[in-house]
Amino acid sequence: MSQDLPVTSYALLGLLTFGEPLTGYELKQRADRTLRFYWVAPAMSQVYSELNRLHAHGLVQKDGQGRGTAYSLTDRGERELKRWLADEPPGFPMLKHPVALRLMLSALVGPEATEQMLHAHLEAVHDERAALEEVRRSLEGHDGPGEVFHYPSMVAEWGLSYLGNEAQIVRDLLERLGAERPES
Amino acid sequence: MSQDLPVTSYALLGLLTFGEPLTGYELKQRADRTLRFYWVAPAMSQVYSELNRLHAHGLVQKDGQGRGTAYSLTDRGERELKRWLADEPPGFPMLKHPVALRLMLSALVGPEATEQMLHAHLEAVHDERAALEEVRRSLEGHDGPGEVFHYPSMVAEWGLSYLGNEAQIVRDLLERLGAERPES
DNA sequence: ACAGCCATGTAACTCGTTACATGATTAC
DNA sequence: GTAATCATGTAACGAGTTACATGGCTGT
Repeated sequence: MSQDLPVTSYALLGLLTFGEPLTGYELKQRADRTLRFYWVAPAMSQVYSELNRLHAHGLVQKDGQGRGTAYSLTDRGERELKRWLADEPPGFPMLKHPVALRLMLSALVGPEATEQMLHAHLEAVHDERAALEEVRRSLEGHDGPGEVFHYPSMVAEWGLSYLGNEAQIVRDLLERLGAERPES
Repeated sequence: MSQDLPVTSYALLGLLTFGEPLTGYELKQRADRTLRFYWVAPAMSQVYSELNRLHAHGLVQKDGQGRGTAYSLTDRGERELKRWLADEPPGFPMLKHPVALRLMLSALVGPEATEQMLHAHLEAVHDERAALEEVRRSLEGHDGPGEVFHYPSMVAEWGLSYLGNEAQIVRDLLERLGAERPES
């Protein structure tokens, strides 16, 4: 029946399984706040077109009252989401790491520029970590076994672990680069 | 002058800065072997079209003898690569993690399926790690300061650290899930 | 001789982005 | 009243994928 949709569609559909119906605008905010750490933050325009597609497939319904059009899962949507989770193999994570890419080429720019880049990255990692820690805190109180945010809290911790490790390895690399520098 | 190319173009261009000229086919192999760990493994057809574009921009030249057409950096290409490294800010890494995404939705499938997924992921991480360790080993002997693979070896270690941490956090999550399960 | 790898592309398509456009509501 | 935020789209484009097509060379 319904051909497999892109993963991002299921991701957005999944965001509708928590709590109340959301407008496209709110859904975008959720994605920016949480989904972006382990998937993507789709553009506003894509959120709306995905919602239209999900609606065309009967996976979401428009709950039309209030400010704007709020969307919620249909029974069909929930079934399809479960089917997808059960049937489709996840595949391996994909990391697009522009800093690592540039580090590979650092011979072309020299150690000073490299260290500067790594310092800047380290700061960015800290900021990102702070943002995710706030998300993690916001889930407290509903993160016990059987509660709504049980699994989401695990995902948040996964992300925190990733960012913590990222900070650590960058610090290690910086130390190593510093040690290699000739005394001046 | 030359508008900024996509990052993947510079990544492929960068692979040509090590050692001898490469054919499109060989370049694809390099990308599959190394670049895929922190950027992407572009499709065969994309490698060829990127090479054509780079050639059209005068950033690579065809070294036509031997089996097939080998490509190497031009002076212009090296200058452009350096310019790009110096001028364009790297941006933050993007992680697309289908396992984390599914973990977020695990309430829909229950703990058994979740544990199974995490076990499978853990194995995949081990395989990936083994592949990257082999790459790391292949760089030994040329990874000292000032040598060709100095920076690439750092990138490999970065990746190994990432995969090691990934394995650890998944083991922790599995333990946590196991502890939550009612005695049966 | 046949399988498998080396080698190079074209065509069709989809995902996702940026830019553009519009208007309503809310806060100050 | 005017700026910011809420709200929803369309259009054009580009990056990257899969499927298709072709042919030479190599080992057995």
